[in-house]
Amino acid sequence: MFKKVIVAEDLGDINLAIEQTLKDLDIVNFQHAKYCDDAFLKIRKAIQDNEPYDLLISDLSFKKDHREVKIANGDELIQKVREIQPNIKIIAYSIEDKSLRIKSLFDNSEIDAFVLKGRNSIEELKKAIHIISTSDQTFISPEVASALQEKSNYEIDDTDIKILKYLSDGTSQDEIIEIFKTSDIKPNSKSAVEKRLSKLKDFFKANNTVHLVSITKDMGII
Amino acid sequence: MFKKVIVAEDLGDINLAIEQTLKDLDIVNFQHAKYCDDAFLKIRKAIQDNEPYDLLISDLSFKKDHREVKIANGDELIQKVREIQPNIKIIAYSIEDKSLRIKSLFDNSEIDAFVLKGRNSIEELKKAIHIISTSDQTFISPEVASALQEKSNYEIDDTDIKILKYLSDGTSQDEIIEIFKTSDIKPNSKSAVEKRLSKLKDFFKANNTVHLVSITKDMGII
DNA sequence: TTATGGATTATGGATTTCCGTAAAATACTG
DNA sequence: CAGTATTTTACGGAAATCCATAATCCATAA
Repeated sequence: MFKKVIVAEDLGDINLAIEQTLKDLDIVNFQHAKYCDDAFLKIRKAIQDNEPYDLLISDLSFKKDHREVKIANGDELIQKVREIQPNIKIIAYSIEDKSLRIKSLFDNSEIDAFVLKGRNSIEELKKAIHIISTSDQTFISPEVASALQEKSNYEIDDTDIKILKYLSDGTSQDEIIEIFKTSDIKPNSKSAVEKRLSKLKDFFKANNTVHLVSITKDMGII
Repeated sequence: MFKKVIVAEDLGDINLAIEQTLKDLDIVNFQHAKYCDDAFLKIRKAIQDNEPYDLLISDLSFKKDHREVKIANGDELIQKVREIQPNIKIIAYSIEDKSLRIKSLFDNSEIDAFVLKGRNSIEELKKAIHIISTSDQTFISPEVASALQEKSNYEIDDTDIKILKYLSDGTSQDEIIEIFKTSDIKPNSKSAVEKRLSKLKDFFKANNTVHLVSITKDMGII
């Protein structure tokens, strides 16, 4: 079982519940961080002190408030923690149920478990902790398990997402092309952007651009 | 202080925290409901038994699962509870920070308090309970207090929202006009719809239709 | 070098959206 | 009822997009 745990979670209520859960599991050496930045600093310090954490439980979305932060969400935190401590076990604990995001966490950040916050998620969290503490298996909440089976969206790259973001931001296609040209992004011709848009519409089964942006927003891609 | 309280909240974690909060306030007679339907039935039964609740604390968004439900979210629950028990005090406890929705809760459902879930919301919840138990004042979390000052968006009516929803659903303007004509919705000419869209774009400072849908989605209007 | 295939870019026309103006219908007022 | 104001509808040209095809570039291999 884990000896030293850190929880990154902004909601006070949920921190309370996680605290209780960890106590139930006889884990007494744990700390909270209500901001990603704080969590990262603590993890880095623990490494330097040669007393690293062996488990990170992290939420994905964090409320913005007056405080200025470097790491704005759990995805980034997880990514950065993986870099400085590759062997730490990571549980993402979130209400997020968009399959693309979940899949990306397993694929890109190699999280060990994804627990979906819900009516009985405390039990699931316990289960996840058990499984990943005793083996190298991964755990995922059954409601979203299908996310991992999704056929990979290899067709969508960074430029596509950039285009989608600009579009949802009110930029016209012509303006996007201009921006791409001035900032030296590779495909920057009118027809190249049009072709990509056409592919995206095809991929997401969107009738038109408005629909496309609406769908990708819903999916949490942009 | 309140004698009998019901909490409508699906997340197990938060239920745990609210439970603790109520105990801290020496409120021992309280019940949870993880579904809006259950909450409504309990409230109705309590009225029939002549032992009505005097406080409802309700979340706004509830996860969908296998179970089929009549009341899908907290907004509807609050509305229906107000109808059958006008004198009950209601606290909306939610992570929702869209000012339009919050304003609508105060205006249309006459909630007594809105507490924004956040890093220290437990304390705010206690404060809200105190204030509304001893007076007819309302309470709103300071982070979103500005929501009540928002100038009313009188310009946006039901038809506008319908148009926006159709648009985000991939329907073209021409198709929308067809739909309006076949279902006898008042303004159903090409130019009428165009004018409305133009007004909406003006109102929301949107550059184009894609932008407009993106903005209104973010605001929670559609 | 030349040929080949893939990716990028260019072109042009069909369709849709955008936006202003004007006509028609409706409501409101004295 | 006439006259004015407001809303709804009609029209048309400009702009943007959609979409198919053709031309160009470029790396690799014969």
